[in-house]
Amino acid sequence: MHNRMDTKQNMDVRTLCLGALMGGEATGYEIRKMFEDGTFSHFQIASLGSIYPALTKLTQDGMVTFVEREQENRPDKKVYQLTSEGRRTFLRTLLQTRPGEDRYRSDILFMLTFAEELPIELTEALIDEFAARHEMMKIDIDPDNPQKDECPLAHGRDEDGQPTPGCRFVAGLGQAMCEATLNFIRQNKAGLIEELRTRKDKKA
Amino acid sequence: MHNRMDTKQNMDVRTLCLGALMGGEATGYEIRKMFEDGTFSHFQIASLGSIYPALTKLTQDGMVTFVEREQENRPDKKVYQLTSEGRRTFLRTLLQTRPGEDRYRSDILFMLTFAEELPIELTEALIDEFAARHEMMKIDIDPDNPQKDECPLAHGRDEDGQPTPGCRFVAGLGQAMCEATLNFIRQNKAGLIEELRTRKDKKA
DNA sequence: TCGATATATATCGAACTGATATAGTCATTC
DNA sequence: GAATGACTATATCAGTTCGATATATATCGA
Repeated sequence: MHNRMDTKQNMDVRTLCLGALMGGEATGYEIRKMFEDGTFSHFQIASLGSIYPALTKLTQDGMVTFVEREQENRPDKKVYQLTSEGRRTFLRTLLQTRPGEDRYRSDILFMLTFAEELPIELTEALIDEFAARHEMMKIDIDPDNPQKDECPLAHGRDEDGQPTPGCRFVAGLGQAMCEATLNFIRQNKAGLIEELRTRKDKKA
Repeated sequence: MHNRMDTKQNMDVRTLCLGALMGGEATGYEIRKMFEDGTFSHFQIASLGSIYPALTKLTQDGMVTFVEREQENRPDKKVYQLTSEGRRTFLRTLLQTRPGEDRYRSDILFMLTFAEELPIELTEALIDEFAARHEMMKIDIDPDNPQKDECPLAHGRDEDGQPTPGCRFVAGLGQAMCEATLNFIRQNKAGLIEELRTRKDKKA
């Protein structure tokens, strides 16, 4: 395996897959869901186009094994599982890795930067969209009462089905950030719109 | 140019470069700085390896022009500037684009998810690192009193050198998020550590 | 019955990052 | 006084990853 030691790069998809499998067996499709809707969806990204090759590579390296499971009226599954070496390697990686920088990427905020050049209705719509997304995210994050009926993969949960302390902490942090975002918008949206309107009048 | 209309993809580097040049002329190197340390650094990403090809392409398409400027005791510069078509194209893109999803990527939060499997000192160090980074970011963001002596590029500022309302709003939002993160950590770190210790004792 | 959505794997072009090469200046440190 | 690292500046490229697409099947609602 690669030795990242004290570099500052972000985690690669192979490592992310190992982490996803720490919660138990899963298919490539289910791993993607963890990054799309599930446990990791709010702070990590991985697409199918990188997950499948990663699983192939991990199998070759002896980090995971898989059983092909036939399904009625469904395509076959490959259910992957960590090997003990895979588990050890993942934990060693966590110990040795200087975690990469957080990266936040937002088209909306980028666009809002140019608010003065935009029609005010668009600016308002962008802010509303931003708020709506965070409102949804806040609900979505809650690990305790997930209305997402039966999550197929119980990752981030211990034997009792309870979220682990780590997961709960991360989820709480995410919610706090959403809350802060929504509060800020509530308190500052009107002021921004007003200022933009004043400036536009002055120009005209 | 590409017509993204109502797709949900994130903005490509060409569009980001046009946006960077909205604030005035700049070299490729200076544009990178806007994404590394400057105006856009907290919510957009672009590396030199994509900026230079993007500028070449934009020149071919008539969106930007450049003047080669010789410097004493320094390599030559290519100072880029928007053409009126580039400016129009950028604003049209903003009007027609459904902004891509926000993406947040954090190795630290991913690692904290596995707190139960880690030595408690590491968990604590990760949280401290997370807090330190946000503390720095909070200071870094402030557009009003930038201790970063003389920003070379006055983007996000109007004729008077004041930050534009849009920039100020986005910066305020960023600070609010940092603040919320720091508050959450202050209020929940000790509890998490304690819970982890209790669990570890139970197992032993 | 048509289209949409979901399960499931696989592949590939296009885009982008991170590293490196080149080249010169400046400040610090040993 | 020499080496080291940091800064300005452009350019290129290997490797990684995304997003789209193909394939196959089933279900559900309009």
